[in-house]
Amino acid sequence: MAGGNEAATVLVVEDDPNVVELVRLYLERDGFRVDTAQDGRRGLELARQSPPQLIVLDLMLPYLDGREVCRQLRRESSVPIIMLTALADEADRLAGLDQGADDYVTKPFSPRELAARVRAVLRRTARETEAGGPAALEAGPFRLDRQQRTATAAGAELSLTPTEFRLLSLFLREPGRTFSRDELIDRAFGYDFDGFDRTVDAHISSLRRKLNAAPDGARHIQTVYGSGYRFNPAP
Amino acid sequence: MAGGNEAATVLVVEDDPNVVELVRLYLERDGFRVDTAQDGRRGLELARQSPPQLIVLDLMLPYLDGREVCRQLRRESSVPIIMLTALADEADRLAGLDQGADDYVTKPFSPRELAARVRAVLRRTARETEAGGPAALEAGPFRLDRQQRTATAAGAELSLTPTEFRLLSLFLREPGRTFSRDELIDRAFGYDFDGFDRTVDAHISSLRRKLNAAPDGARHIQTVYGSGYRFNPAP
DNA sequence: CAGGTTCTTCATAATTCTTTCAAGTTTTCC
DNA sequence: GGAAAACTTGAAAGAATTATGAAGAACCTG
Repeated sequence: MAGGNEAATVLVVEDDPNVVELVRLYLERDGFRVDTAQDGRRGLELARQSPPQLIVLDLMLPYLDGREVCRQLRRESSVPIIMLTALADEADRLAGLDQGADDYVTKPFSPRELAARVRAVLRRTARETEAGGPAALEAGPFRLDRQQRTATAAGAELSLTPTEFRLLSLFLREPGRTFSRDELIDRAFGYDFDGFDRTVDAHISSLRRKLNAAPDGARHIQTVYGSGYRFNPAP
Repeated sequence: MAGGNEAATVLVVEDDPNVVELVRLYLERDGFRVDTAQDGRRGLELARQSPPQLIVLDLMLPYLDGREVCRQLRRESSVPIIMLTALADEADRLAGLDQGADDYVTKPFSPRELAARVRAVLRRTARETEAGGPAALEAGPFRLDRQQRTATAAGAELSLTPTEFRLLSLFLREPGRTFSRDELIDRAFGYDFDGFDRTVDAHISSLRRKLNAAPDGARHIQTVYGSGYRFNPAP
């Protein structure tokens, strides 16, 4: 619960400019930085490029439905999402939460209420993040910041694909532990991965190439014949 | 490992025939055998008579609530359960998991997603089941962690092959006990091993070489002439 | 839609492990 | 002591597992 010394960024994805401005007004007055996007596609882009601490997401959006945006985001991150919609319909509500939204506000809403919910959700997730895996990991020469999605080896930046990043993240969380391929699949490739074992090898192979090329990065990922792979901080 | 060796049976307990058929379609296409029950009582019966590898369980059921079914099942077995429900409420979700469900899918759900979760849960539970007994063993200077798949002698890491690892694991579980070759074959080689006794000797030999080379590791594995081998924590 | 990146799969090569064999060595027991 | 039975271990064939480059599919981005 460290005080919010840094200005948290909230991304507002909403097509009605009036609503956007109203929301911006209140959130900024609360000390948040506010990014905006007018449609689902752009929202998704922005969320990927400069990950906000929270997203306010309209359900009805041009190009890409809010529900779909939510679903996609959930695949790649656990950023908190508050859904915004004119439909107070139960079905919509369910659909929204089902897709993984953290909270839900119906239009017309009072901007003060929305601001309050944003604060509430951030408080909640701040707690959970602290309890769950830490945002920053370190082992051997590697450092990895899951918040910023950056990884470095002895200070030098590593350019990793999303899967490689998740793999390294797993390894750093439990150095020395051997992970079976099944386990890696479950925890680094989405639960809906339906492919086969050798795919893991391919990703490990390219992750290795990148690590080996990095300063002090050589031979950290070891093969455990018949079992899987493990990360060794000091090979 | 993820290879579909045996057709696993999934029991679907759900009162809506449409949902049942949809689920059956997808699961069968994934190579599962599917049993079904329309109400909680029947579901419980079926689960007892012909235990499935996994149960998909609706929360709202005639006669016997899904929650109750889950609780009862948990008393008598650890079969994986995926809960299915219209209520996306956080409290309900927690209650479901609390009752011992392994995963949770809210309606309306995509059948593909359900199938994916079934696969994921089965992968996960297969992993956990596969090794009985405690995860970490210790005797004499040796320590062996089956979870991490690491073995050490007086702190120094041992690099063991899968068979050697299983052998040492066996020995450490019952120090001082003499194992016959037949027993070692049954428990450390596949049950379908049909080779001959000298093979055991060869593995013991190379395991010995590694242990003897380790600090404080010498002469722990002793030959019991005419009977087999035994592990002596303090030779 | 084009251009780029990432993911998955496949084929082949390389590596590691298991089993067998055979030539010694040790143990048992008369 | 000597013979038979049991064990040890290095070497080699054979099996299994892993490494990796390349091709194409899928996906993202502008």
